[in-house]
Amino acid sequence: METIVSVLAKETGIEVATVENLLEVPPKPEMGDFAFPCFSLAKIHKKSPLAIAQDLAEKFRTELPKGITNVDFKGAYVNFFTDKNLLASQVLDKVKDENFGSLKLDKKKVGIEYPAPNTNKALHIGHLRNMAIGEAITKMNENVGNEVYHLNLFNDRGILISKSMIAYEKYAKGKTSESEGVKGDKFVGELYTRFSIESKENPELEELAKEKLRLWEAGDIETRELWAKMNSWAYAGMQETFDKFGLSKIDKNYFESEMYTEGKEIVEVGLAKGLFSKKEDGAVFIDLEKEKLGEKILLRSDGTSVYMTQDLFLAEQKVRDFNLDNSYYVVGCDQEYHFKVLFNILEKMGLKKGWKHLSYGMVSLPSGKMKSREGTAVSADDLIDETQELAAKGIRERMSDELSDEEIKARALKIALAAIKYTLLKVDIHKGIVFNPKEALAFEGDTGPYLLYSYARASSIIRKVKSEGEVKIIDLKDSEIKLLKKIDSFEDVVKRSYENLAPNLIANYCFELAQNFNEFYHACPVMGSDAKEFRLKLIDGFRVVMKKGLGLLGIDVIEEM
RNA sequence: GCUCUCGUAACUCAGCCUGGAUAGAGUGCUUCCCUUCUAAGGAAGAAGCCGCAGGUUCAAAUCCUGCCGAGAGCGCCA
Repeated sequence: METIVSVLAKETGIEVATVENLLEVPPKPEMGDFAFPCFSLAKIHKKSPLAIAQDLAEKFRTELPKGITNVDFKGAYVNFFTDKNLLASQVLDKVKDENFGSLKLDKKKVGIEYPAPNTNKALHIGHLRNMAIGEAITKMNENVGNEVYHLNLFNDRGILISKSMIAYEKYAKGKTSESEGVKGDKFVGELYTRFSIESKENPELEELAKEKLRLWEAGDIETRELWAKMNSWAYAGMQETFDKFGLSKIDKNYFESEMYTEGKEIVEVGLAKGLFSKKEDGAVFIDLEKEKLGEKILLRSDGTSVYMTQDLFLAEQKVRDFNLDNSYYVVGCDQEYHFKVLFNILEKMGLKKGWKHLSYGMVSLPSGKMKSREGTAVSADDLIDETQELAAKGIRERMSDELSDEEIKARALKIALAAIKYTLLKVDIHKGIVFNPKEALAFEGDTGPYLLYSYARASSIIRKVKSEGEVKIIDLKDSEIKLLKKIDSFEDVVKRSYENLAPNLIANYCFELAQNFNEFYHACPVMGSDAKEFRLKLIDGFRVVMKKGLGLLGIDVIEEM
């Protein structure tokens, strides 16, 4: 490719970098492997771009550049055909390395905050999207050389958990998560929902909750004990879900209860620097009118800190704890304003880091918005369990050998998680997702299981067909060339998805890769073929890339399904 | 009212960053393919004012402006 670029540059008088930029891939492979558009030359040469294309094509055809087997023109494009055997041997060479696709692009310390749940309710599908994104971004960062710290914040205090506490005292006193045989976070979450329902009839409950919060803040022993107990149930339950989902190790948990009074020193510094101002009643605020963000309160008139103050504190704390270069937050798009203000203040305070809010669209249901308050949120556990059961049913219907229940369950879980994670990651993270259970539970077409299936088929061939003899590349078929080109483009996708922090690019790539493989699978039998050795190597290459790609999405492959 | 995000086939979405050749998938629908490596698969077909209107350009789904529609946000809540 390098040679053709320089030859083109010399021939057209355009700079090498510009030529590289202009080159593109034709819409159909039979048109060529890459093309040079001549529109921009028309003005310079005062000739029609079509004529220029023709001239160039003829010139190149008389003396074919290295690695080029044919040159043609169509409209204003000069189309080049590359040597496919050369491509094949280059690709096989690349994928020999198990680390194909791991790039050394950066060397930063990156902190990623997710999933940061509230402890008053069980995890729902919104959290699953959060975790899927967090995991993918983590893997993508590690893959290019960054050191990633997984940071989590438990929103473990405030009016919400106080409501659950009131409901506990009123309707569940003496019961425990264990005694009821209910998963801890679910147990607490149901109390929260109960509170919301009951308080509609009995508005005085709201007052009780506020009183509970005051008692908590005053350090009332009984209140603190109940609070600690309920949170411990929530943590235990959530940890179970984290583990099942495959959440990577959390390097540090932060607790809102331990920092809700913090951040005042930062406010003092900001005041001294003249960044913040004081109102008549003593409240401190920052004027962000210029940035179109309005006025933001940082300290209440009674001197207590607000959410923003705490987050300023936590932001600095995290940077201190891990010496971070970049600090990312995986949080829903409903917090965009908050993070804009937060980062703006941090920058003004002189803390210039790679702050980023990885803002994702809300997950809603066909029936509308999910509300934990009304108990309409799709439970993360239920979704995983149901999908797993469905996958297990599929395995039982298909399996040829006897499998232990344990093996079936383990495979079914991987298939279920692939289905769920892929559904959540294949869409642009900014877009809202309408979660349709029927589609999420589908295992055919553009789904996670389709990807796993392709991989398992490839593995099956490797298991069954023995390699013997030399690799010979002869007479490549279209489906083989397509697959080779797709594999060859993997590193570009890895790079682009990292630069844009867009996991969906990898997800889409994996799907196309699987499609290309399945086409090849049907068109090119391995057993008994003259190209057997080459195809085995190609299949191996496909497996390396698919495994790597799915790994970046936090999805495990399985060898059989 | 203001700010941000989104609007592509009946449905769900790629493509937009970095403008180029007849706009791609999946689902659903109509056919066909399991005596060779897993049919959770493959092949073929029907299905598009790329929200609308302007602008920039040799060239716009892609860039810019306005409008319409959907979602989110605009607390001394978290």
